[in-house]
Amino acid sequence: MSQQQAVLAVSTVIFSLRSDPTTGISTVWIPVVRRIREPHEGRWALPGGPLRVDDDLEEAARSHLLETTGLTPKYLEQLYAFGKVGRSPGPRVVSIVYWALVESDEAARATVGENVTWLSTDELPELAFDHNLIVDYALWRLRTKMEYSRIAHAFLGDTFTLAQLREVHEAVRQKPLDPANFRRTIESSKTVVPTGEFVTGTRHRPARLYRYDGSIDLADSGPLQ
Amino acid sequence: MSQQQAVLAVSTVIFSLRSDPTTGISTVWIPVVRRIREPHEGRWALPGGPLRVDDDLEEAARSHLLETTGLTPKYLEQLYAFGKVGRSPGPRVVSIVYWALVESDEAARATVGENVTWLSTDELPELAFDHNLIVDYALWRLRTKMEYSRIAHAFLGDTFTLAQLREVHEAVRQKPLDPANFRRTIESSKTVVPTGEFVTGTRHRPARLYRYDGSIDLADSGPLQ
DNA sequence: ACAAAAGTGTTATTCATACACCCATGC
DNA sequence: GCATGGGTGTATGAATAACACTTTTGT
Repeated sequence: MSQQQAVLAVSTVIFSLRSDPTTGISTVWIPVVRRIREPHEGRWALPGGPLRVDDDLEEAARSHLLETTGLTPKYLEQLYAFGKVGRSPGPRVVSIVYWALVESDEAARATVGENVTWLSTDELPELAFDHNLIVDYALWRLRTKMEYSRIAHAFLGDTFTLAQLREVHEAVRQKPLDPANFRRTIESSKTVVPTGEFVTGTRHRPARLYRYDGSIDLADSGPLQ
Repeated sequence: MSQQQAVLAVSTVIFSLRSDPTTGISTVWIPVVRRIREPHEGRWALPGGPLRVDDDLEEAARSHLLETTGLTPKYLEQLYAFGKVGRSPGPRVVSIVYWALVESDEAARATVGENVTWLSTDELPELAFDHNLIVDYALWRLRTKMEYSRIAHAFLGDTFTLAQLREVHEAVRQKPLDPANFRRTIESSKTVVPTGEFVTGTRHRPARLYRYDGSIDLADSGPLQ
């Protein structure tokens, strides 16, 4: 039943951090939508849909993100075009996939309806189509990019403590980092400036608040902007 | 005059090294094809064309590469999907672009006809569509990836001297490298094994020949293969 | 006082870089 | 012999990592 042209779709892997209510440890979560028709009816799938002919690709990713979560991403990047013949039953579909980071505080307040839920990437069920592969690849990119760029800030608000920034790295990279060395690494990177304020109310020494130096891009994408 | 669906195309940036006949310095070259119809008739463009509905994306990139140059790439990777509305006059076109590396010796023997030529990336003319941006981005990826992967081997034959391998790095990274340090870096990486043979006939000490350890991928692409 | 996390100091180790020098060949 | 690039040795400084220690708060 092949037709003349392949169908173009845009999907997005949206990452946010959530802390486990019992252990308090942050992990990576994604929103998914329930498929309300065949194929894969009932299964969870990445937010997305067919590309309208007048929409830019990134535009389309942004609007699907807004529609399903009510959120605006603090970081958005193209991931990959998945186009294997047979990856979807029926007509040929080529999906251009984006990945996005949203602020964790906002994500907690995000829309959750009958057909939208957040899942932990630690224990994903079987998703629709090849979406498990897509999420795995997006996670791999998130983890490798976390090591050499400054995307961690996209999970945080305007101001943050170094402990919070470290927590982001630990959640994504899945290993503890030495607080002392982490502090020095960040400080010497010059990407962060102290606000002069402190967080009080904790039962220990108040932590200094920092702000991200907005004149620096979160990641170097070369000639693309 | 927009139609219902965007048109899907696949193009490829094909890299090879050529040494300047006068200076003897290697630089990066790409093959381009002349457009024989509007839009941009007469301009040079990247090899590519519309995606046939039964072709896999990578498959399509491979066959365009074979058709225009008669070559098989030693490395092929998806670069990016370019889809900005208005990047091509007429119907909306989304191009999924691959980049490829071909062995330099073979490339010298590659097909060159009336409508195909090789251009130095050092002095590119104005290409059709947004292909200058695409080449710039591909070059950026090539250069950054050269620093942390082993793709340099894709430019070389089965056996090579460390001087040849170093020449590849120097050509792409556009700066001289210390032969002594380069040697140690490569040797400690364990990606290369001496064949036991030497290159004689030079007017200096014979250079040891090496072979790439085929059990290691040229680049780590994570969960994708 | 004590716990807990913020923040500083110190040292060992690995890695990058620069460069002096010896080796083996063709001429 | 000399020129040329192949190949080895070694010193220096920077980046990374491990961990002891001091500071400042709440209870």
